[in-house]
Amino acid sequence: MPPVALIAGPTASGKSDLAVRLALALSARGQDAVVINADSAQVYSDLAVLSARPRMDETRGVPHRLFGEWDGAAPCSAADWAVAARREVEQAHRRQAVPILVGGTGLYIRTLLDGIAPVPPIAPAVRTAVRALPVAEAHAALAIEDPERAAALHPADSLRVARALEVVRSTGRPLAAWQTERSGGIGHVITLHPVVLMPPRDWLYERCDRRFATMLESGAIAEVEALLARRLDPSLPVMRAIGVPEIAAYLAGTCGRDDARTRAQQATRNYAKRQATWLRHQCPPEWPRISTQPNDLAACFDVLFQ
RNA sequence: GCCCGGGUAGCUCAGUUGGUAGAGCACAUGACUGAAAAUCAUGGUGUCGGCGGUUCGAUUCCGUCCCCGGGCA
Repeated sequence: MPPVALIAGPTASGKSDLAVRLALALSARGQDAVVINADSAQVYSDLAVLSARPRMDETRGVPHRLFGEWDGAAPCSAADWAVAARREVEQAHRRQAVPILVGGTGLYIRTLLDGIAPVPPIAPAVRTAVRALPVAEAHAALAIEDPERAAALHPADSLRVARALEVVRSTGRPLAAWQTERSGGIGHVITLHPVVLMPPRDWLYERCDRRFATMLESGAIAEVEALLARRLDPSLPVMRAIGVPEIAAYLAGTCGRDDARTRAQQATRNYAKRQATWLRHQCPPEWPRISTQPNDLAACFDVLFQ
């Protein structure tokens, strides 16, 4: 069975291009490969430009999977993605092809490899009720219903507080009980060749800025117009993707184009920083880190091919 | 030239009835188990425009100069 390659890195680090070049290098050796997306925004069909999804000409004939396969109206959870990714990996292996996972969403990758607590789906009514609560109230409720988790979480951490609360309420078991178990991971049945891109901060930030400016010139505005026309729930992940709120504000006349650009560039840089922190500390220490600029690919190839 | 307003952190600004200062953002660091491009936490940021004066002590009061707005000529 072929190994699984993994290229993890922050946004704008050049990982998609690296994945294609790796696939081409493999095929030159007579080895087929498939690029599988591990990015939580590139998953949505509504976000081609803004998520920097590889264009047809950039894929250079290499098969790409899980890009733009979710409709923006249907949120894709880490577990949802992992189920699909697992299927793609199996399918590639059936054809003796090397799956190349590329992405910056650490939680997705971790879920695929290590599995996740088998919490059943939350009752929609419970979810709606819990998410409507102000954080303070939700935390107070959690302190009663799941004191252990409440103590572990910062009271202002709205999302985690809500998650913990909806889990106890919907399943009758605290999150920690569920988390003693993990299911669905494929890490133990595959041979993983991972690489973590950790480019210099200055270089990365500059690329973040340049990238968003280019998006604005390449249809990002029309993309947001089309998305807004769908009138989706603003709390949906597609609606919160970097650049969507900023361009929406510009279209609404709330801010100027330059202002929107500056704010989205800022958001991109902040995001890149968070990803870098996640990847540095959450990825297993034995995964090789490449801190040279990914333009120089030799080091990455060495690690991935070894 | 005159009048008014302003010059405090990288940015936008608050403040000190005289005891050398603080918010947001940026930045840095970190957390992360099912919407993660999310959600949070922690932490420095400084000749308080320059020079004089008064004072035990001035970023604060006074004088003067410089710079930036706006107005009048």
